[in-house]
Formats: sequence, structure tokens, C-alpha cells
Amino acid sequence: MATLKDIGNALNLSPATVSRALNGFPEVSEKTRVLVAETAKKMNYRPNQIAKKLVSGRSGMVGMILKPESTQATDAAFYEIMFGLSDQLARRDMDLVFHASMADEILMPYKRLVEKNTLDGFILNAPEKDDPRIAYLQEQGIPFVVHGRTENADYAYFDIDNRNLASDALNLLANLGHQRVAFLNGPRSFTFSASRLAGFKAAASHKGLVIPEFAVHHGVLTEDYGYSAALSLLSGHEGLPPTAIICASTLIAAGVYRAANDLNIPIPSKLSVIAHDDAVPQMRAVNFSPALTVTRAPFRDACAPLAKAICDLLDGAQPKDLQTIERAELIIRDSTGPAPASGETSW
Amino acid sequence: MATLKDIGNALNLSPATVSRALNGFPEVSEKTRVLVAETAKKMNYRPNQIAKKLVSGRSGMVGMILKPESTQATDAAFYEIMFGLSDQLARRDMDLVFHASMADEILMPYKRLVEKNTLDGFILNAPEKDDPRIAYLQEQGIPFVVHGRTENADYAYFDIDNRNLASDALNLLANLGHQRVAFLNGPRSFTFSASRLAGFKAAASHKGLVIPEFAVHHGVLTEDYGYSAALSLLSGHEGLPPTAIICASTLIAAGVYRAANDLNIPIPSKLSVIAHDDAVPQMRAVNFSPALTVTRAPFRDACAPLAKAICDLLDGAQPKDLQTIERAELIIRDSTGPAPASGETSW
DNA sequence: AAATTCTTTCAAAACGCTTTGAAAAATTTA
DNA sequence: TAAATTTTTCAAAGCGTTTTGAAAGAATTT
Repeated sequence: MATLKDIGNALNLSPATVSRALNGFPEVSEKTRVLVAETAKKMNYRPNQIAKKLVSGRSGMVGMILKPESTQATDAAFYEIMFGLSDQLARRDMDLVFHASMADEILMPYKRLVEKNTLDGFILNAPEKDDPRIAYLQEQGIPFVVHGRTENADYAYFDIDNRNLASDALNLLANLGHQRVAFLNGPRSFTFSASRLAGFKAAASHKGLVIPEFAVHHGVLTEDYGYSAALSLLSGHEGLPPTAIICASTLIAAGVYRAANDLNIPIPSKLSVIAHDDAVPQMRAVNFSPALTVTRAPFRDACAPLAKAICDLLDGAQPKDLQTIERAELIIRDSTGPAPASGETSW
Repeated sequence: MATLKDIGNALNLSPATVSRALNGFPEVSEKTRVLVAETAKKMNYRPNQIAKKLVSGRSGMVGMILKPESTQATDAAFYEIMFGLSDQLARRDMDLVFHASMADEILMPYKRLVEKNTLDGFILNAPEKDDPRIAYLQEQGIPFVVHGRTENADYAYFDIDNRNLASDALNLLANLGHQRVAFLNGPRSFTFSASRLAGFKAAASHKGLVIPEFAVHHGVLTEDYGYSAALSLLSGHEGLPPTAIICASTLIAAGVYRAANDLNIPIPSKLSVIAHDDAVPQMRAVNFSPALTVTRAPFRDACAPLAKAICDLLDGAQPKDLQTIERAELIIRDSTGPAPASGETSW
């Protein structure tokens, strides 16, 4: 493997000059620049990144650590984020180091990689309340960006406006005259579920709607959860059945559709359904029948801001200047309609 | 960040001695070893991996590049491999660099990373006939291991015995008296599909079974493909319907089940189904109803051999000594049974 | 022609570690 | 006690870059 010194020797130049020639510094003459470029190519020279990094003090690698929690939804999300992020990072000449944390101690893989001292920073996802990873990385002074956020976040993050998307969904339904709106929320532990619940409740109370306990469910983002929760709600065992259901994901909505179909409840005439759509390729809301009304915020759209944020952070930007909240887009399709006559009674 | 020199200064020792003390060399006295260890901890010393690597010439990173081809099956496989591999590599103190190739030119991301010169090797997956990636990496002298293999492979690989698993499946069915066995194979481009087809045909001809053209399908590993292919076969438009179907994946089998259900064809009394099972968490063959007979070779099982192979390769082992073929296990459950009376006529 | 400026190149230091070969200190042997 | 051996430590070189400060060479001005 040819080095700068080799090229220098071949041309009777110092490694310093060769370095500058290759890196396009202004103080090297055109002749030598061309000469150096040619010989470098001829000698199949490739700069040693490790050596570069020793000098720059940066490794050009950012880490992402995930917990092994395989569902169709997490697989798809994982896929979206990993693909988008690695692509965005590559454009900035950075690389993505992936690690699976099998350990029950959530911090362990972070500690291992921090101790190895080989990454410039981390990207975290799905933060929970008082997330220990955030505390640890802040304490260690390691740069990181979070996909999502916790309350009073004083770090860099990219998040969607979960509160407002839930409000938007409820407002749409309330304006269509729905009195009984149920919410199939995501897992209780995640901050995004809490935000959505807050938005949902605030909008409901603003519209004067009563939401009983049983009308709000929490669960993992799976079709099964959507199916069984919808079955339970629509069968009316717990109280009057809802005339509209808000789902935390399209996969949950798929379960709701199946339950409605099994119970011969037509959408949207008897039941309106709206979901939040992460826009993963596997679950296209337009392909639902009837096409699904959604609040839409593609997972893929998070990748560019996340990559940009971590790079800016490494270049010295302040975390507080790197906080982005993106609003989801409300897309009204065919799964939402006026409340049925049977839905006049409020809860 | 404390360095070896800092520790040396604090103790009036040379960096060299500190280095040896920390790395457990025998020629350093017990006292100093303890002293150094203590101060290192006190000063929160962490070795700079980059510097280490500059000396060792290795980066401790292996790359994996995938094409963006999102289906439920690829998502799950991606997930399995990434998680398993990163875990296995971490045990060997190596890391996994992931990259998504959006480029149409399949070699581009490999070239980028080879040029960057920052990885010790690669892991390739799903090789195709005359795969250009293999040719390129061999030509460049970059170590790599393939998950799967091409014909006459002269590189390191881990693969399952695709030929025999297809034979096993067919033999099981033939022994149960089936005369008309269809095969829903994977995509034509992949070598594993070719191997399975060869095994299927060889076993069929050995058992004296005729397999008409229309009884062998090729397609991506999705439920939809299984459903539509099975519908077409079972409806009998193309010829007598099969009494048994071999599926390239459990997801395809799920589609076959749905088609059989739609057509009121009971499994296994009128139709036997057997699939190859990669054992991804999302699709558990035991949860099928009736429980699915499979040839089983978990994706996850490939990870340890792949990680070991790339490490051995980096330590100087010969590629030809790192070729592993694992046989799939035949697990007979409730989806296979004796051929129905209506199945006496052969094709 | 000498003095000044600008352009181009170089030697050396630095990044933080490992490894080599030699020196100093401690221990054993004569 | 002196010589020989072993143990422990050190200074220096090297890994392949970048960067600094100085020097040499060319071009311009006086």
C-alpha cells in the first residue's frame, strides 16, 4: 500500500508537499499538483483513514444501538432508519456503526463503545422517560442526537409533533360529529405515546368530548393488538362502542379494519378510522380499502435531520440549537366520514 | 482525555512501561503494574483505539452493505442478520459498519468503502451468479465472507445445504404417496433458488415423479406471491391441481394457507404444505394452523460462523478452509399427510 | 544590482500508541 | 566482593497523516 512518503520519494518531494498537493492546498504549484495526482493514481495510492483520524481526533463513525425487539413494526422502522441514516451519513463521508444490545442492562453496549473510544457520537431512538442512556452520554460528554425526545430536553433531537398530530386527528373526527372516539395508543413507556395521549385528551376536552378510561388502550404497534382491542371496543362489552378509532400506527389500523370486517361494521359509514402513518414501505395507507386517513410523518424524513444534527454537533454546534420538531401532515382519505346516526349519544 | 504519557508523567514512568503494564506484559513488576492500573483508573484513562489501529494496521471494523429492497421477508432477514452479526462481532471486539446502497451501480458503495480504506473486510449476502462484488473484492485482495455461495466458490462462505433441503422436502412428500408436487421457489436470480430447484428436480426424477413447467414458480418471498401462485395452481386452470406444495419460505406458506382456506381445501387431508423456515421471529411455523412442516435453518445460526470466518480470515486463515455448509433440519408437523385419493393421477 | 515581496517547498513536530534495543537496577552466582 | 545474570525500566523509532515555522527560489520593486 503506497504512502505519502512513497509518492514523495518517487518524485523527490516531501510527504508534506504531497499531502497538500492531494488535498488541494493553494500554495502548491499547478505542475506539481498534476504530477502528484498522476503518480498517486499510478501507484494506486489510498489515504490511510486511520492515520488521518489520529491527526484529526475524529473517527468519522457514529454509533447506533438498538434493542432486539422484533415485531413487524420495529423491523420496518429499523430498516427505514438504518437505510436512511447510513445513506445520509455517507454523503457526509461518515459511517454508521450498528450494534445490537442483547444485554438486559441497557447501558452496557454504550459503555463498551464509549470505553473503546472509537466513535464520534451516537444516535439514540425511542427515548423513555428519564432515559438512562441520555444521562450517561451527557455525563460522559459524548455527542449524541435523539430521534424523539423527553420532557424539557436539553440535547439535540429530531422529533415529530406528537401532541398536535393526536389533536389533529381528534379535531377532524369531532368536526365530523363524532361523540365517541377511542384511541389505540402505543406502548405506555415511550414518550411519544404520552405526548399523543396528552394531545388527544386536550383536544377532546376542548371539543367537549368525554373519553372514558376504557376508550384508551396502550399496546405494541402490531396488527394483533389493533384487532383484539378493536374487537373488544366494537363488541360493546365495556360500554357503548366508539364511532371512530384513532390508531397509533397503520399496522394497528389494519387490525381494526379486520375486526370491523369480522363484525360486519362498514368503514367509514359506521366506523371512522384514522391512524398515524410512519410511511414504511410495507404498509401503504393508500392501499387500505377504504384508503386510510392518516397523519403522516415518514420515518425516512428523520434521517437527513438526524445526520445533519450529529455532524453539526461534532463541528461544535450547541445541542440546544439542534432541536427540530416536525409537524405531521393530515391526509384525509376514505376511512373517515360523518358520525353515524347511532353515534349521537356521548359517553 | 488522559494519554499514556500523562500517566507516565504522573508516576515518573515512561509511556512504554505504562503501555506494557496496562497490557499485562510479563516484564513489568507487580508493584508498578498495580500502581499504573490504579492511576489509569483514577485518571479515567481510555486507550485511543485509533492510535492502536495505526500501529496494528487493522481497524477492527467489518462492513456490510445491503440493497434497499424492502419486503416483510427482507426486513426480518436484515434484522436477524444485523442483530446476530453485530453481537457475534462484539464478542470478538470487532464492530459492524452498515451501509445502504441506494446506488444502481451495485459496486459503488463497496468501492467507496474500499477506497476509504477503513474496514478490515466485508460480509456479503445473497450472492447472484457471477456476482461482481465477489470479483471486485478478490481482485482488490480485500478479505470477505459470503452468506450463501456461488458455484465453485473459492472464497470463504457459510451456506445452508439448499440442494438437500429441497430433496428432503420432496422425498417426504413422495414417501407419503404424493404424485403431484408443486414448488413455489424464490427469485430466479439468487443462487439458493437454483440449488433448491436442482435438489427438487433431482429428487423428483429419482422418485419417478413428473414435474410439469407450470408446477414450478419463481417469486419474491412474500405472502402475496404465495397466495396468488397457490390460487392459480389449486384452481386447476393450468392442469391438475397439486396435492402438495413446497414453499421457499414460511411467508409464502402463509399465502398458500390463505389460498387453501379461501378455496375450502383442508390441510393436510387434501393438500400437504411444507416450507423452508429461516426461523425469523415474526413467522413461527409452530403457530400456523395446522402447524407447518418445515426444513429449518435459522438465519440467526449463520451469524456466529460468519463472524468467526471473517476474524479467522483476518488472522491469516485460507479462504478455502473457511467454507461451511450446514444441513437444514426436517421437522414434520401437521401440514403434511398422506396423498388424498384424488391425487392418484400423476402429472 | 540590491532589496523586497510572493510563491513554492521542506524539515520537524504532533497525534497516541506499540515495539525494539539498550541501559539501569536488582538479584544471583562465583 | 566482584562478576555474571536476571529483572525492570527507558529512550527512541515507527505507524501515515496533517500542520507549523522556516527556508529556498522566483518574481517584483526600488
